Amino acid sequence: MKKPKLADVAKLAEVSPTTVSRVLNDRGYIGEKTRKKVYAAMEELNYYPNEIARSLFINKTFIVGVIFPTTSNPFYGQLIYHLENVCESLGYKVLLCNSGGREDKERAYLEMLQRHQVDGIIAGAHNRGIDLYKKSRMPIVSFDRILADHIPVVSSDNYRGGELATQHLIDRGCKKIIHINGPRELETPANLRRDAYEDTMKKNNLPYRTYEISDTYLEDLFNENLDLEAVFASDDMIASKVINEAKNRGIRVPEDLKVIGYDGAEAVRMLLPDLSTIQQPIEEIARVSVEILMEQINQSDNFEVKNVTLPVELIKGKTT
Amino acid sequence: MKKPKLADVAKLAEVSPTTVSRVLNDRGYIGEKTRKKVYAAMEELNYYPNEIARSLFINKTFIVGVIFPTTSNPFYGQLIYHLENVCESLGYKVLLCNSGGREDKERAYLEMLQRHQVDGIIAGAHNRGIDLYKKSRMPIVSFDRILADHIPVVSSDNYRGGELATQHLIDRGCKKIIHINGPRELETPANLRRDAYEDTMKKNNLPYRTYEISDTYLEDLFNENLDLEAVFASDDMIASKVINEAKNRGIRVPEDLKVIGYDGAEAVRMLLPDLSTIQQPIEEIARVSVEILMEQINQSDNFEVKNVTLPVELIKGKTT
DNA sequence: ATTAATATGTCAACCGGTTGACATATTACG
DNA sequence: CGTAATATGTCAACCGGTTGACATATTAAT
Repeated sequence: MKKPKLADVAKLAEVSPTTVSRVLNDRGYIGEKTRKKVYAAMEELNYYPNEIARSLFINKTFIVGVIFPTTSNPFYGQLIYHLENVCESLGYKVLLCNSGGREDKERAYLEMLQRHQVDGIIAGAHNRGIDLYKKSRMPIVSFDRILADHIPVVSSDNYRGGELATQHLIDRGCKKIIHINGPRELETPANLRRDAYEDTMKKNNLPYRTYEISDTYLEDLFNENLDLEAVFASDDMIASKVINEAKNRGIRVPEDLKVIGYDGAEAVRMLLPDLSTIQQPIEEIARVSVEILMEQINQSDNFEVKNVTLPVELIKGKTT
Repeated sequence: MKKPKLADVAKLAEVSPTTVSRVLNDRGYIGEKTRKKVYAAMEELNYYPNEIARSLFINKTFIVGVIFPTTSNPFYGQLIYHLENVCESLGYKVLLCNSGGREDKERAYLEMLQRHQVDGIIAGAHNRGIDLYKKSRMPIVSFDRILADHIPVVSSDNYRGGELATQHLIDRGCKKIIHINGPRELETPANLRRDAYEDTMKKNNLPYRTYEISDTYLEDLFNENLDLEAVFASDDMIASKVINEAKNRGIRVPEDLKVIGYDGAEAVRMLLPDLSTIQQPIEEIARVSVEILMEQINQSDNFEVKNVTLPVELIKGKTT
């Protein structure tokens, strides 16, 4: 029993295929009784118009590809949730791509999305070496990653966030403050968090030191800094690890060690309500990203690249 | 400058469209030099075959629709991550649908997925009242929800999980143990957690009481049970809330109150490594779900419905 | 009664590949 | 050298809707 097609509906409703199409798309003149007959036939046959056929003809899929490391991470999970929500409200669907931080996967996804004729892409995963981003004439918006000159970047105010976090720790009386961040090589605005940390420390005549994520950064951090007073972690997961390691070593938080994280995803705030953090406006990021993508999609000719930076907020918890 | 099509490639490579198609699909005889010429032309034109056109013809999209409440929740986030991974490894793409627990959205998504000719659906959101699931002849696999007779259900061993959790608390010497769960109306295997809790308490001649999620369940729980010794929460987020509320009330965990959760998502384990919980085999759930879906897709004729229950594991943390 | 608006039908081209039938040319092998 | 295998081309139908052109019929307004 094959899927019913438009012609089947037409036959059952005793009208022409054109009329059915007219009903479906609400164009031209349609009489009330005809419309009803058609709908009744669709109902009876359990008919769903084939979007694929439609997409082929109108040369538009109303699909947006979304590439991020993983939905497993609460921050990305929430961001993707909102992205999907905003897209849905505009009649767009989301093709989900978890790159898992692997460049080869990201490249494969990018190619897949092109083949699949998505109308646009929102990416916030890798960056380097993916020349496809540069070659592509596809509407793209990037989150927190510089992909190419012609690709707009949406991010929250990473510099300000770094500043807020660092200054907050200093205000709390800390002098020996360490920062933990991802590898510098990634050309991401998130490096600004690090710059802000270092600048702020310099400005206050304090020594600074940034640890990059590695297999042993946690032990190194504690072993090499016995006089440690505070840690500014570049995300909440890391902050949580620091706190746990401290606990294991009998170091009290916040009495002996103050810790502040970054991101402030809903789930994390629920699980660790005490954690001080810099909250990114996740929903806003999603909204703006889709907005800019839509501008590109709808007027690909006179679209001018604009980067957007959204404000962050310091959440003073009990870990600082 | 429009997208290049197969015919453009053919022209540039000086071969016939049929030959290009042959190269693309590796059918029939193709000479080495021709193949190279064609690939070179594709490269030069930056050509990507139009999957939409292909899908239309072969009547298959290699897309799987995935409907869950939200990627924002670490458990679903991780589950979806793995689902996407498994699908990708089989050449399938994932259309993401966040129902947000709203039945109307779920219904709309279901319809959208049909229109979009997805090859199958994996759903773990609502259940009642969505007759579309029943009417649909589409390959579907459900996670933890009974949708219809002909739809296979994958879940972890909820009864065993409830048993493990409850017994663990009893073993720890608790007598006054409360359970918190979602509304009973949902016909989900997760109700088995509740049944197991109640059965186990009965078996041990202990009083039992289940709180259903509401606006005030947390306060009620503490106010109505001053002699409370332990809580078995039906997921880790709730467990975390209980722990925090306890802290706010000056109740020590685990000394005064023991708490065990449910799910054991990676992110949660990282953020709350001390939390005792029942760990669901998330990756395994994803693998099996996709596996069963593929069986349906590939042999929709003689497919027999089978429900699968996967083992859970008790994680003894420091909150019990 | 005439004209205009409304309602529906027929037909064919098109979106961009895929596929089978069939023809033809080149190469390889016994 | 002849036959078979290999290589490529032409052509047309098809997947399931969409759309414009055009024809015709019914209804409404003047």
